[in-house]
Amino acid sequence: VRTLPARQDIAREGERPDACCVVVDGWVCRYKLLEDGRRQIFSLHVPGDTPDLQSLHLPVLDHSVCAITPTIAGMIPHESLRETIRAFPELAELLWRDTLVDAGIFREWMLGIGRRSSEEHVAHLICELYAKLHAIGQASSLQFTLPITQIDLADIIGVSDVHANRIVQALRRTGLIVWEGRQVEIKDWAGLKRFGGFDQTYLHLRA
Amino acid sequence: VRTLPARQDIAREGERPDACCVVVDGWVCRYKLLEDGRRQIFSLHVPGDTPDLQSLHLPVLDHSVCAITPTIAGMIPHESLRETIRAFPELAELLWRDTLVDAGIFREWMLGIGRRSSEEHVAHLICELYAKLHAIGQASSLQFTLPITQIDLADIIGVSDVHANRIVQALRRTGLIVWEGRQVEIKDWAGLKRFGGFDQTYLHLRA
DNA sequence: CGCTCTCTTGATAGACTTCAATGTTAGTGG
DNA sequence: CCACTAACATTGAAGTCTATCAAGAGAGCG
Repeated sequence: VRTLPARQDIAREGERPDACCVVVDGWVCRYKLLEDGRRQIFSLHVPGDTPDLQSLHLPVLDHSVCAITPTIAGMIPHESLRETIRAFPELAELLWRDTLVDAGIFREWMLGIGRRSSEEHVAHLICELYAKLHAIGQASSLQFTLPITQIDLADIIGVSDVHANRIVQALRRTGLIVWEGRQVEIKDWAGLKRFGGFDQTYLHLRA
Repeated sequence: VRTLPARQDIAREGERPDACCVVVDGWVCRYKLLEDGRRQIFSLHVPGDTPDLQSLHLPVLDHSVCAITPTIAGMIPHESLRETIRAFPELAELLWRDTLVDAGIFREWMLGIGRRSSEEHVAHLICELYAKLHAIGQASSLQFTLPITQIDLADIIGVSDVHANRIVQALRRTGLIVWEGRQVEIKDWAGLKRFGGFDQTYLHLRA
């Protein structure tokens, strides 16, 4: 188990990890950088997620993993994981499925970055996070804690931080959400879903 | 085995396929649509690729698969695939790995859509396709056939078709590539890689 | 208290979309 | 062989979206 302060990398692009991490507490993201510092975040992870399962089969990490909040991460050595899979072969299928859902979310995010307007994209993101948190019992009554800065948000939706701020303000003005500090409250779930074009099929949640 | 004309869907979002497809001949893409018709393409596939392996574990398809050129596709029933995996358990790991590389390419494309300039993005795409085709012996001497229209290109990089045309023209003017009709020739591989910020680590090619 | 990080605002420049029109090419049927 | 059509590529102009630069306000922290 590793305890990390906010904004600290858990693993870096180019490394050859010998363990997968499980988020025990806190929020984690994965990102890539361009040479001049431009950053794209392509996933957010909450407790229970395994952000870098792929390192089990892809030796070199092609992206970085970073703690957004102070985080407790469980590190599972690849060797233990492989042993456990040998003992319980059904587990491999579950883990494989987990990485497939991960990829499904990537696809939806590509659609968001490439084809949704910035406002639709943020609305969609809020819907996605609420749906995920709700599914694991971490959110109810249409509100949740979203511990990312507007700079993080900008790097998620692929715009500048100044513009991200204006998008958030525009969304507030719609009245669909209240987003103050690190708290988000959805005022009109049906309206937000319609506005963001949200359909949770791609999350592949099971009953 | 199915034979498909160009522009025909092989599978559609929302379906529950009972087979995975292998591209035998032709080019295939995967995409998602928004309600108003905006389209995002998030992968291109060449012969030998298995574009929808994930359907083995995710029953409902969250995107569509489409033939770009006239295509021959091998359909492998999930049941046969599962049997084969039971007989040769090492196969599961290889297929899993394949889906992980797929996701790695998604990540790189997200970086491209979100953070690269359009010109860098197209240059990067050319590098990626050449690297992939070269790795499977489908391209040599820095040229290859790229059977996509500029409309497809626009839906890959997330811009309008008019703008995609202007980006291609700008790229031609750099002299790094010659792209006429369906033929692409890389005139300066090192220069194109530098311009597009291409580093093939994310393709996870093995010697 | 001073520092840093984040959020916010305004102004200006640049990137990109949209609309509209035209050129080009390949295929189709007479 | 030619007229006709459809798909694709290209161009220009106008307008919208987004980035960049610059500055200031507020909150948290040592």
